[in-house]
Amino acid sequence: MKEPVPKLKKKRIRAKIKNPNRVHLRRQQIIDGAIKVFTGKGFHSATTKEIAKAAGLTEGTLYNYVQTKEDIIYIVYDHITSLLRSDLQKAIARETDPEKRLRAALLQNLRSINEYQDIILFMYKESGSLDKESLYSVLARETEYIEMFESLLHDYLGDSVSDKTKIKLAADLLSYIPVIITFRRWSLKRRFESLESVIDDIIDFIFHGVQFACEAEKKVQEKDQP
Amino acid sequence: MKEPVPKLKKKRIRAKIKNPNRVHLRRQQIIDGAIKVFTGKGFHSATTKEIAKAAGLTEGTLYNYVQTKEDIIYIVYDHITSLLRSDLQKAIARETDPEKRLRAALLQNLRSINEYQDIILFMYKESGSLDKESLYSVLARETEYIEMFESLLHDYLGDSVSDKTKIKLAADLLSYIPVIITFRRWSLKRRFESLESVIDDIIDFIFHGVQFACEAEKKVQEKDQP
Amino acid sequence: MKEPVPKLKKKRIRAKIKNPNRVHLRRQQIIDGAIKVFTGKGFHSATTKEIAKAAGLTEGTLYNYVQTKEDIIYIVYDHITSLLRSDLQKAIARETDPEKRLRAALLQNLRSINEYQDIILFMYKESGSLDKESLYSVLARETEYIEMFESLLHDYLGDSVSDKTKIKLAADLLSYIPVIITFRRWSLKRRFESLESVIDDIIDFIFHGVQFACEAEKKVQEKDQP
Amino acid sequence: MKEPVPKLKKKRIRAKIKNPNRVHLRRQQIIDGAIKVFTGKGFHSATTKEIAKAAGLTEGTLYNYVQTKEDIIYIVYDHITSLLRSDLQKAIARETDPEKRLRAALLQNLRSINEYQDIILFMYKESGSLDKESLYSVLARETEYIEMFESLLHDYLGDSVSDKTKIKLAADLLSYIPVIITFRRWSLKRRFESLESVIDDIIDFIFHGVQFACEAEKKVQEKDQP
DNA sequence: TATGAATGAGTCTTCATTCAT
DNA sequence: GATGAATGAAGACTCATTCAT
Repeated sequence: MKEPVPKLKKKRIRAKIKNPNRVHLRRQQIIDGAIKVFTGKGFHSATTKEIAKAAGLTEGTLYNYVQTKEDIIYIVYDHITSLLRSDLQKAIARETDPEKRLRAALLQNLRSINEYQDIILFMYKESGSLDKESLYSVLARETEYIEMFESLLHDYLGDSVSDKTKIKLAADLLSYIPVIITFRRWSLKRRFESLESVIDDIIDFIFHGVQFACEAEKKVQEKDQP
Repeated sequence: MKEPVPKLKKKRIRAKIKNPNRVHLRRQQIIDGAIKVFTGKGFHSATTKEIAKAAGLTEGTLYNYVQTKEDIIYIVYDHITSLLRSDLQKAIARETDPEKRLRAALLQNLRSINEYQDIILFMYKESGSLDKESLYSVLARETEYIEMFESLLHDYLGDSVSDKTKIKLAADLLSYIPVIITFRRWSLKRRFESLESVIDDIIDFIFHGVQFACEAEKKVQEKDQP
Repeated sequence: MKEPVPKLKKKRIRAKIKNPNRVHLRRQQIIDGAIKVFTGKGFHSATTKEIAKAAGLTEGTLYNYVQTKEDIIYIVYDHITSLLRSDLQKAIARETDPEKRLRAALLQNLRSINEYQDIILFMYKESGSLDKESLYSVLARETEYIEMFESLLHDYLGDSVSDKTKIKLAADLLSYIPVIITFRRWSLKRRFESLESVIDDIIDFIFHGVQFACEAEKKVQEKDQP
Repeated sequence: MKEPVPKLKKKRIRAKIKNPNRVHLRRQQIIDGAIKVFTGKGFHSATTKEIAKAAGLTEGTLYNYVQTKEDIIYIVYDHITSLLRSDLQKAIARETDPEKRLRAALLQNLRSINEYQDIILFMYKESGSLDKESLYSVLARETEYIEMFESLLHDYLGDSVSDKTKIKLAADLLSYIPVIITFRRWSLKRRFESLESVIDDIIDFIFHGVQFACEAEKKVQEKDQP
């Protein structure tokens, strides 16, 4: 039950610095700093000076590790999407039962979104600030993520679904719905004390929702056996 | 079954011009022009010059009807949220049966989101560009919108739900999920030919999903009647 | 004996300002200011701030009339090359005798170069700072200028020259040699008190020099008639 | 007929490195690299990083052998002017007849300019990037070079010239005119197939031109012997 | 000696806003 | 009321030079 790591066209960000360890270290600083600034004021309002400072670097040094401000937003996207995928893979690796696997995946997705809510909200909002190549790369990651849910759904619903496009749609919905936690934080917070209960309810909602894919057959069965 | 128009703290945008009709007319031009520009390139990349031009005004005239660029984004939000609410009200006014009302509301929501997808995507993304007062005003509108769904859900699920917070959550989900049409357009387009079928399936999904709110009782009932 | 004004591919410099008179006026200010700064420190060392100030404008206003710093250098080249050509045309318009016309042209060229020596030196040095389109346009002007000398030489030397490429070369030399006034100013100044006498001598030198084009025939004649 | 090497105020470029042989070696590398970069993009657009790389050095090492970027341009000028002088000296050393010596000098000058055209064009253009002391030193070299032609002209024209300032001017012209090969390369290339023929014609032109210095006497003679 | 990472002053350019006409 | 020219603060990015290793 290994999860293969698919090949993605990763955009290559050039650095002026030769030492790869140094580049890795500094880029991590940049990612951390950028996340702080980006989540606070968005991409356009963030200045490279602020980002550098938040990263513990000077402006000049920052530009030794990226070439443009767009590079910064890309490495942030790249970092977070990698994180989400590996978290998800770890979460489902522990389970074998299809339902439990799907449930674990949903839970992990909700927890990740909750944990990284600021930067994830940012990512949903600022995708328009990615250049074409970066966007392509990021969407490929996102597609992979959705396809992981598609695969889990397949194992769960099995043969009870004839129309496979419904599984595809369900996968889209599954990976999308939890983002409500970030987009409606202001609304959810007002209504609920514990986020944990909301998470449980959302999972519940989704498990009910996905039954829509089996409807056709059920209806047929119902008609067949009056 | 009239829907009362609730009082909202509308932000007051000052104009240098006295004649209210003229202000209304010019603001409508500004809204139309701004929507064209904003959906094309976002708030920060849109210049007041471009907006003025798209509105058929000069830069100077634009500033006779708004005071800042932030005013412009606010009147756009104000306009669209009003539109969405009135469209929704019209859609449910025709129905009396609770399920039909809820279904009509969902359908209208999906259709509105589909019709105005560019500007709605913009609004989800650029809420951070609203000043505090504007944001408060916009979120109040949004809350109203969600509460309309809450009310419809209440009528539909009736007494079968004891935990009212689940209805609140369901209302949030109902109004949020259709936005997948804009956020995942790139994904949905690749997978599905007709958006109409997707809309039907999403409604199906939601109707299944909301049953989660009745689950508790059902389970209790099930336990009660073995 | 009219001098036709040939069509040149003039590069079009866009302005944000609509009023053409205003554009013309401001551009003239920019040209004057830029010449002051450019001749003092060259193109690269001149800042747009300095140019704007020397032009009596603010930086922002400067950029209402040009789009880039490169635009500024181009309009300077355009202005001076136009000036040189029209000065030359005026100078030869007064004469009909071929030798006098050629002499008048040479004298005018030397005087122009002397009068505008700073900016002409600048132009010879900074042609590399013109973008491709600008360079093409400027070289076309320069070619025209050389061709005016070619035409004058033709009338002067008449049928005594069989190899027309020699006339072309002579025209290049004629228009080029006077620039020594700018490139060797430091050297000429040390040696001569009055520049007027240098100018006369250079004309003398050139008139002797151009006889090289007739040499072949002369030699033949000499051999024929010993 | 040895040419004495005159004393020049050579600017002293300080190095951090003690070993003179190493300094000489590295400076030669720097000169070679700098010429490649400078001729390609000019002084201002060339970065020290590029120069170092073209020289086969690292940035840090480069600064062990020069102190500033201006030092680099100076050692380039110094190198090339030395080269030109020694080439010229070698060329005339072989000849004794005054006319042949002058002709050999002109030919060598034209050939040198043709051979080193890129860097010579660069030097004519970028003299403004030399600091005062460097410029003084370079102009002293140039003066020497001109004086070599002055001396040759003297031997050639001998007593037929009374006004010695004309010889000085002719020397300036002789050393200057061949540079047309670099400044009007674009024009000459378009008009002429072989540069060799152009070189011959330019020499011809100059030999005719220098006769201007004898004119006065000739005219007097002509008047004396009607 | 050689290396190459760090630095920060400096530059071009944009654009929201104002205001005289 | 409408116009559009003027403004200047702000921001992304470069690069000569230094210095610890």
